Amino acid sequence: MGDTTLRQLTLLQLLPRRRPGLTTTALQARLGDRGFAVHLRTVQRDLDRLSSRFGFTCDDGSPPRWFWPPGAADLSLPAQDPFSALTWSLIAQHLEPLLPRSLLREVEGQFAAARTMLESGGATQLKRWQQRVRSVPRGLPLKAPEIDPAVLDAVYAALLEGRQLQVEYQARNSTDSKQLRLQPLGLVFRDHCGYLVATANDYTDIVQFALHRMKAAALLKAAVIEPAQFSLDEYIDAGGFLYTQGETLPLKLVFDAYTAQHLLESPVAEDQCSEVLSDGRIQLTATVSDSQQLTWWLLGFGDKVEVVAPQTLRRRIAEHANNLSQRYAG
Amino acid sequence: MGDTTLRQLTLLQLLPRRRPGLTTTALQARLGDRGFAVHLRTVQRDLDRLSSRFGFTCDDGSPPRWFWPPGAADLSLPAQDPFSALTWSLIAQHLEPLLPRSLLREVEGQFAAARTMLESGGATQLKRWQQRVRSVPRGLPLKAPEIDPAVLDAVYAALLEGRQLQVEYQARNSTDSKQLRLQPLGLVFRDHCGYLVATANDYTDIVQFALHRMKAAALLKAAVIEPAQFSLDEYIDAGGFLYTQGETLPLKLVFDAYTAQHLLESPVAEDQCSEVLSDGRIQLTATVSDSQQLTWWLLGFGDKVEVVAPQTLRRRIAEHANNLSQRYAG
DNA sequence: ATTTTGCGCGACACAGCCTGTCGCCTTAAT
DNA sequence: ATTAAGGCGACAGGCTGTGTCGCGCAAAAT
Repeated sequence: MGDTTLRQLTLLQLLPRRRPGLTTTALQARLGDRGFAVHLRTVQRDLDRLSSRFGFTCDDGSPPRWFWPPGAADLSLPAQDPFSALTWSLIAQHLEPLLPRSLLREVEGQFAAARTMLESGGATQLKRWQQRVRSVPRGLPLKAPEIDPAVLDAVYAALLEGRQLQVEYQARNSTDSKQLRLQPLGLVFRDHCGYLVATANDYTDIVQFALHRMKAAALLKAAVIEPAQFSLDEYIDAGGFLYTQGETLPLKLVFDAYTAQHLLESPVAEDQCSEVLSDGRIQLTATVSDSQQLTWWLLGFGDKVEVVAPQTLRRRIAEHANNLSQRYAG
Repeated sequence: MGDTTLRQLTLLQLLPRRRPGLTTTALQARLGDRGFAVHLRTVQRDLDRLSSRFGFTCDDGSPPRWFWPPGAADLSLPAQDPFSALTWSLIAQHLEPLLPRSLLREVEGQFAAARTMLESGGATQLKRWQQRVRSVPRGLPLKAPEIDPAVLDAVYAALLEGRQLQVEYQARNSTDSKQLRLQPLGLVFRDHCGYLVATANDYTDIVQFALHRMKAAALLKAAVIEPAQFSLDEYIDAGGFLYTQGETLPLKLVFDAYTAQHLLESPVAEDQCSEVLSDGRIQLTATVSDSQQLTWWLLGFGDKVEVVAPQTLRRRIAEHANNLSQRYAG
């Protein structure tokens, strides 16, 4: 029957991705849970045989614990094909400047598999593909601050297991770091910076702690004590990340004909409409929610856009413009 | 031996991800290439047994062709663990508003696997995770224009196989579409729009064709005729995507104390330095290359930043400011 | 229309592998 | 020192996986 193959495959899936691994006894138990009642000896034999073929190992403790070494050949079913590999290659290019290396490390295997796929077509294919697909980033390529992999591990573990976290944190405007006991409530990535939303020590106010400013982090045994009815979404919406999704605005903008082209292709809202004015410029109406991003986005166009309505927004932009021109006039 | 398991796993990998599948004979041949010399009957038996367990199928032609149905359970080795699943969940959130659905479809399996992983810990875990990790997008969430999956397939195939492409293209400023014969040279994603870089019909100039404006696309048999020494990177650098990486500028900026905080965390360049001025504002120096993005980025800060040097850039920003304030003054 | 070829599929038999079992030994814990 | 856990070699037997053959169907070739 196919039982053997299926069991061995299950065993491969059961193998954890990092230290410390699992003992044969633990693996046997889990196989049992999945309906493969099999003797310990069989598990040992499977492990022995499969390890040489698939490149996983055990530490040399006693009893030994088995795990996949970092960077073990990544294999997926269904396998990568050229199409999906192309897409992964695009995604990798897109993500690479945006995410901290520690995060990318977790998913590197997938990208590596895609690369292998594209290379496998022969040397010419490889060069062809490295050179023929590009992702051009939208914004200015800022440098993502590095996050200590050990810190990331601890933060992940704390969140997943709902436990408290002891961190050595270097506050934004001080050179020395201090020890904090955190109650992790959520994890938010904004741009390329990761923030742990948490309360500290015995305070009750909710604060953000940038991952890249944690010098060290250790998991505590105590369970997280959460404020009643905490909701991460509400926290974010309440302005926790300068991402105020305020009330919706009926927007009316007038663009350069040239600049407007982009907007017509990727609308800012479902209800976006546009019309050509007599002077050749293009007027665009849409309903969007007010936010810091909106201001930022409008300012980015410089003199290529005029905000006609709503008045409040028009005044806000006008004020920026006045301040700016005065500053440069001096 | 472990031969059986290994062969069956290889067989699973050999199965293509989409129609038309492969016949047993073809699969037998490929297994042979990889050192598994087995009888056709064995392949048939394997396929039969594995298909029920793994959920792939064959069409009902004669001979039948085997393939993974779309959305088949994605399985990877080493398997997802909670840590990598968390990362994938973040990446999925990040990518979701940025990429066209047709692209995401290709990689959906991976995200689905991560979701399954996070859910598998029990119902409470699921809710916990859906609510505790967020990616807050950087820019204004524009709507990614949809790309016809069939078009994407054809474009991918043309690029991978180096063949010409017949497309029905709706030009930017016209309502009717026309037939074009393209020589695909490269694929570029800028923001969330995909562009095929190509020459059309018998012209020799290199043009961009937005994927979402292709109403239909068909692969031709003829091979691509490339301009001599074409290089996608050179094309992009030459300004093909308003992404001019011009000469490098020694930048000197003065920020609001508050606004500068962000910059200090994720520097714009390796050599970025900052110092606090007597009036409390923060001066930042860095070497960056001149580009459209730079201007856009600087303008986005509005009156929160003053460009001190270089002069050319200062003038450029000042001009924007003047134009703007005049426009709003009227 | 007939022939021919390809191949799916059921049946059968046998080689050989996979598995359970036992025993010895090492290692860690009490 | 004693005990328990478990790694590992060895062995035997049941049973599964594999090769082989033949029939029949369907598509392609003549």
